[in-house]
Amino acid sequence: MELACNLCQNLVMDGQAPRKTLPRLDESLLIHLPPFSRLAKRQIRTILDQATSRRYDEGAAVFHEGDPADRFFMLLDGYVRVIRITETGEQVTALHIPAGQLLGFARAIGRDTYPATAVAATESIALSWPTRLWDTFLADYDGFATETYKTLGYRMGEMNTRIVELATQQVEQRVANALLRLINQTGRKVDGGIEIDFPITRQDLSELTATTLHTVSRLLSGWEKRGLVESRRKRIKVCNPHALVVLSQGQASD
Amino acid sequence: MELACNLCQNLVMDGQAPRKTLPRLDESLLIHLPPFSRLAKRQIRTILDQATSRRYDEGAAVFHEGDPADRFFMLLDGYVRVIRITETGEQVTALHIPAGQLLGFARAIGRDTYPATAVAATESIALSWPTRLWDTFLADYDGFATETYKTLGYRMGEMNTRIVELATQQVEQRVANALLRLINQTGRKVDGGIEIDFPITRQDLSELTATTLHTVSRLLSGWEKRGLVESRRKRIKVCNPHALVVLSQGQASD
DNA sequence: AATTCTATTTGCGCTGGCGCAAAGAGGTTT
DNA sequence: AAACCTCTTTGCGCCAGCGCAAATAGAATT
Repeated sequence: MELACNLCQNLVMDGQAPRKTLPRLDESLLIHLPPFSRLAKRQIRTILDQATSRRYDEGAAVFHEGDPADRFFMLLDGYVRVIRITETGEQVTALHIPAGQLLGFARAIGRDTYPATAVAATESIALSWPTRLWDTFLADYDGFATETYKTLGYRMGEMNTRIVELATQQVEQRVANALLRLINQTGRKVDGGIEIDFPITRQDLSELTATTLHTVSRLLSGWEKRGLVESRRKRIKVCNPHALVVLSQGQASD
Repeated sequence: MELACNLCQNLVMDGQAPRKTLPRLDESLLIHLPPFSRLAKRQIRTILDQATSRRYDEGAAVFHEGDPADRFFMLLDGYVRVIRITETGEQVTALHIPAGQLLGFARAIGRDTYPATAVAATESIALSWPTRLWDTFLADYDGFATETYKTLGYRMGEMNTRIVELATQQVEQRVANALLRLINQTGRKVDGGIEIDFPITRQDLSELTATTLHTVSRLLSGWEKRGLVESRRKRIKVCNPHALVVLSQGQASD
């Protein structure tokens, strides 16, 4: 289920400018992605011709909470972090979205502004379409509706899980769970373990688990001493997922 | 936006048996509810003829997490609490649903089991239909899709808010917020304030705010001394909403 | 009226994890 | 290579709020 990234090559070459439609978007960009997989080549062509593609630097916002939801997106490469910011300026990360998923489809849930801010967790590429096309997509493209609502359901499940975790678990369990979820969803097998596929700081992890960067740092240090994880600056590798599972569920193993 | 409860009278008379379709469901039951409000009388008739109505005692489950989602529901009267139960047996309340809303429409988000358990917070009445009719409703009834997805969006917003609250606020603020939300959504004006329209214990409130019944009790006692609320067994009345708003957002006064 | 059950209140001690502070360490720019 | 910046680590003290325990108070049942 990996994205053929060489397809994106020409997009990446585009450089940092927020550029509009490119010479030629290849149909194979979309053909394997669930929302579009049932469509004929001609339909894909139409869809691509209406799309705008753009590259986002690490940390760049794809859209902002509260902005009018005038476009919806398909993430082609990279990872996006969905965050909310409180009145007091604290950030809370709601979700990570991997390549191959739709995002910013506020329209699907009857909203006309984005409910949260989306930030590229790593250099990313996304296609986008004007929101007015949303209903067309839904009506005209077989399987599109079903798939997007599945995505919606999945994200609701994720949110629910986070609520339950925040409500019932200790910090150590929450961080362990977050780490496990990250390697499941965005993990990359490397020598000696599984590494999170994008740069992630202690601060980021703390925003994902409702704690402080200090506590996350202490936990990771402890785990590293016990050989559960290895970490460098902005990189975390899980060496012993099973031990983490134990931590995430049960009592502290000491 | 109140439900004409006399319409339900004959249903209530039905007693406690889990009964099937009743002699005659009146069309005015649905005509004013958003998902159906655009429909012709004949359509409503068809919908009602396919519906099963049932009364739920306080505390009775409408459906259980994990069960096959073979029916979807419209709450006609009462309130339903949506809860999840952790492996360790703790309950977490996700949401309260007031009369007039759909629930259990797992199908809409591509699921075939219920993602949570729904329990009647007070004696309640709901219509239900077999899930296989869902797609028919969506396709045939104008405005139905839009409305249900609005509901979905609203609930996602609620969940998001809870996540942010749990992640960033102190217990006192969370309880104040929960109380405010409850009186906004399900409040009933009574002498000297606004009362939550269904029986709710300290325990319930603690499951809604991720704390313990003890802490909730202490907070309510304190607030009662200061005249912000009045409470009896299973009943809470908010006398000074504004002061609660202050508590819910800012620093503890005093 | 007595019993039982559920809901609420309150006291007290303990601790997980936050806040503060300061020092290291790895990267990047000049 | 020096200066700067961001990220990480670690120590220490404190306190919000939990856990435990026990008393009280309404409702419901007998």
